[in-house]
Amino acid sequence: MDIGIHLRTVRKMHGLSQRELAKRAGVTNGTISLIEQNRVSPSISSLRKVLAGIPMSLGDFFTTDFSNTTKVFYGQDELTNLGDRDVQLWLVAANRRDRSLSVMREIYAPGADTGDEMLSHEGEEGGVVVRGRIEITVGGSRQELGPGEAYYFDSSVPHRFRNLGDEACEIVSANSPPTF
Amino acid sequence: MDIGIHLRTVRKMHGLSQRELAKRAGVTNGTISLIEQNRVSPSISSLRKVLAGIPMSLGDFFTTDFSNTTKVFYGQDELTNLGDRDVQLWLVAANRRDRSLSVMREIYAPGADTGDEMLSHEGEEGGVVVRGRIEITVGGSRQELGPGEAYYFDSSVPHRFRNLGDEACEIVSANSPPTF
DNA sequence: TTAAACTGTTAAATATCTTATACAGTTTGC
DNA sequence: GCAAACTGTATAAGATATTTAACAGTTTAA
Repeated sequence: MDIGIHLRTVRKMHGLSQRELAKRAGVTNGTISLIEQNRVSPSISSLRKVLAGIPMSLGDFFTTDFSNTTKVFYGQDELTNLGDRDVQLWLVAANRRDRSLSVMREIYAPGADTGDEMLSHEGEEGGVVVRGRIEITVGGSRQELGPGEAYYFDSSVPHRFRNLGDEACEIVSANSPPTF
Repeated sequence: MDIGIHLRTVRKMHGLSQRELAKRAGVTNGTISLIEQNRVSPSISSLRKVLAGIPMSLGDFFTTDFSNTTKVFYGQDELTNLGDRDVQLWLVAANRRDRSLSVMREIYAPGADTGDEMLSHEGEEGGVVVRGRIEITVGGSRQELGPGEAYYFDSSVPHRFRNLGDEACEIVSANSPPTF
């Protein structure tokens, strides 16, 4: 395993610059630059600090495989979990490089909310509600969707997802270019 | 996680001295001593070398938990695999410290052989064949056992296990004091 | 076009880790 | 008892990693 390239991949998957990660991790940006170039072999303590800034455990770091494969089918356990407690987020084919699409399985716990600092990013995204209900706000429009209903919008328009019910809501979504 | 104590535990679980591991790993015994005392935080490259001498991957090292717990029940996936391709070996309660017993589930592939350099170690051991057949040689005695049959002997007497059939053989065994 | 804020890289100084070597204690076998 | 072979530890010298500080290129917004 190539530590440097792997760290670079992990960092970029989380949308962080070397300096931003360095600040969160409590190391200097130069350290991260040197590690990613494999010009040094970091000490466990500093790699641990760096990963804490992502955040990711050493175990996850050394067991996650982003190497490009020709894998086509993925079991539930083979999806990469990127979310938190309230919003679970499984990325399909996370290991594949240069994807043009991020396809995700998302589960919003009751009360889950992506926040009132509305999301906004490059590209377009769409999805279908599989289970439960979810309130989606896109720009000035707001709508509550249920199973079988769907959405599609320009990601640069500020948007927000909220589960107002008391049942988990499952969505299958996709965006391009890939957020992750 | 305490890297030093963890490495020491892993090393001892595999019955290696600091010097023996150092030789296999291509580092000096002093390095291992310092790491185990947490007086240094090893570089990834040297930790990788050290683990290669065990052998164990960085991923396994950082995901294996030997911390003492009060765990009582273990699923199949919660057993610690210590064997190789031919002789699979799952240790029960590997995480528990100061066990007085090693209980194991072992599966011998067809043709598997613990080798003609007969095993010999401190303590006593016994087991029951669960599936398949296995030839066991203990000292001057040799016997082929099948399902429901069992063995028990003094581990210091040289012994050998061979699966002569073309079906895998599964054994549940125990030894004391613990080999692992 | 420009400045400001960002991106990643680099060289020298500093801090840390690894080795070489020695030490003291324990175990093994005669 | 004794020597030989082992155990883990400690220290100074050498090798390597990390920081500091500067550099050049890109992006953003006025």
